[in-house]
Amino acid sequence: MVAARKAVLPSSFYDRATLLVAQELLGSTLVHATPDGVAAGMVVEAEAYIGEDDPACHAAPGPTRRNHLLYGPPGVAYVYLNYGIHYLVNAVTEAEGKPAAVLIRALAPVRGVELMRARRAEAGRSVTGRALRANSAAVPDADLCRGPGNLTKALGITLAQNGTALSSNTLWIERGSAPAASVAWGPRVGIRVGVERPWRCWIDGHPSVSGGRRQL
DNA sequence: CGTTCGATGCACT
DNA sequence: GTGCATCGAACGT
Repeated sequence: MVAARKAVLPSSFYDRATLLVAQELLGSTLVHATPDGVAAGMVVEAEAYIGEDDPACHAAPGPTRRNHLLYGPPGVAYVYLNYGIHYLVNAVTEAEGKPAAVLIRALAPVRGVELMRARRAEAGRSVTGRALRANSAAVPDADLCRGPGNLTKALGITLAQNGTALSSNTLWIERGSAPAASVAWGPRVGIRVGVERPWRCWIDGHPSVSGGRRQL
């Protein structure tokens, strides 16, 4: 069974100003097809990381082995492991040679909810390493892909997808849109530098938006 | 309610 | 050796 691939965003979509790409990704659908099945979610929260001048961007130190994909052609997935625990997925934007990307921070589950639930429950241990509670049934659907680490786990995205074109047969994004009136912008969350740049956007009031932990 | 803090692996200095 | 674009359990009000 092959998933229907309708209106897949082409690489030219990403070859534009990163803030514009971030906003237009809201309402689109990220799809990951694996042998286990298809899981998909609508983007409801994203953050822009733009250039070596952005202290929070991975390109801030200049080109390295880790971040070189940011300098490459737009429309590919940049995945990396942070805190040794969570994978984060970005869409590389802007022309080749200009390092920038959009971090996908939260999705609203669209397809493969049971698969997402199974993936969230697996990997055994809780994050703290303590014994598992028998609570795995309690996660609401809206929370399955809430947060950048959670969504990669729910979709089964790992370093194996690093560098994959976002118009590939296994990983892609389908065009969609969010009502302009529902889009909100504010400071990025979860970072220690570059907090002053209001480069995070989300669908206001959507239950799957993470919003980060510490609001102020 | 609120805030703190441990787990965890890899890139980088 | 240090520091993260995180998460959620475990505390303290």
